[in-house]
Amino acid sequence: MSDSERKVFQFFNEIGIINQLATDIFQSNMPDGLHISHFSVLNHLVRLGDGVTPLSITNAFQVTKGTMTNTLSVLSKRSLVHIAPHETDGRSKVVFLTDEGRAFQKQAIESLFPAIQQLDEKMDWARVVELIPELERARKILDEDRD
Amino acid sequence: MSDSERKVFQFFNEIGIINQLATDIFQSNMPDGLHISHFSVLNHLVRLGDGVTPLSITNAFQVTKGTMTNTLSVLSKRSLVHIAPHETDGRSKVVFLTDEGRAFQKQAIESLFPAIQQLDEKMDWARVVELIPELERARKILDEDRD
DNA sequence: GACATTTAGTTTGATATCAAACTATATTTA
DNA sequence: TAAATATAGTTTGATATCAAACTAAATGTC
Repeated sequence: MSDSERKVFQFFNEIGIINQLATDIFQSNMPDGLHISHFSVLNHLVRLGDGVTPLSITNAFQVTKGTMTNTLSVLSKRSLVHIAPHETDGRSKVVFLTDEGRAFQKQAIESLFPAIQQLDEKMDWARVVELIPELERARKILDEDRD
Repeated sequence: MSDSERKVFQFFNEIGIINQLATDIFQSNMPDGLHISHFSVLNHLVRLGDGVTPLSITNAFQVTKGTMTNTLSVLSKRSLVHIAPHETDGRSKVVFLTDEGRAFQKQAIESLFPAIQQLDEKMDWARVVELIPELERARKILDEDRD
């Protein structure tokens, strides 16, 4: 294995570890025993707008359709989203946030602040934030590259 | 939400997406239908040495003991590791790589090269690699911070 | 030395996820 | 327009993971 290949592995390894640590922090701060996947969908709907199809959410998160069926059914059972038939396409559906769903998203974000605050004292966010553009670039290439 | 808080979320978001894309690439190149978790344990044993306890591996990967019991039992069933009683501690065990285990790790790494090669044409690894030290720093702080 | 506590690993029950088969509706083609 | 193909979503069966209860051995305390 060449030196540059080793570095590539090292890069993905660091990414993986950071992701796991961050995921743990996020997960342990999720209210009502919900999973990050549920929060992520709500967050997606808040930020990019609701009234979209399950398939569009599926594509945004790169999960299987079956996974999204399951995620949305949990959100629906908890009345965090409302799922209606699609107006013009009989095969499809449309997902809306409920008031509870919006409230949950807000609450979840707020409940993360203490953890971030705590990290803030140790971490030099200014330097970390500088990495974002390069990470974005890498992400876009990886993203394009998948079939 | 303040601007800097937004950036923190954005940072973790990019990390999460890159992780997922990279995980998908890795997973789809795993031989014999094994999971990344299995490869990771073998890789850990190759790099840091075998003859260690399940608990030490558990700690290295930050998973539950039950998860590691399951992972090791899969590896053991496939004869990729050999698990022996601990010499001096009756509660404990010791995990060794088998020849097949070493071969599998090598093969798995080699099977990843084409995918990385393909990425190589598009991605400026030199710039990406420059991020590693800062990522390492962030990772260490996150790591210390967990209880 | 007996009892309490800690530690290493397993088991159990739940859930998120995946791949692949399936259903129902749209669209394309002939 | 009838038949073939594609698309949206669900279902099924498998697996990785987790949290929490459990077992057995080691260590600490009285």
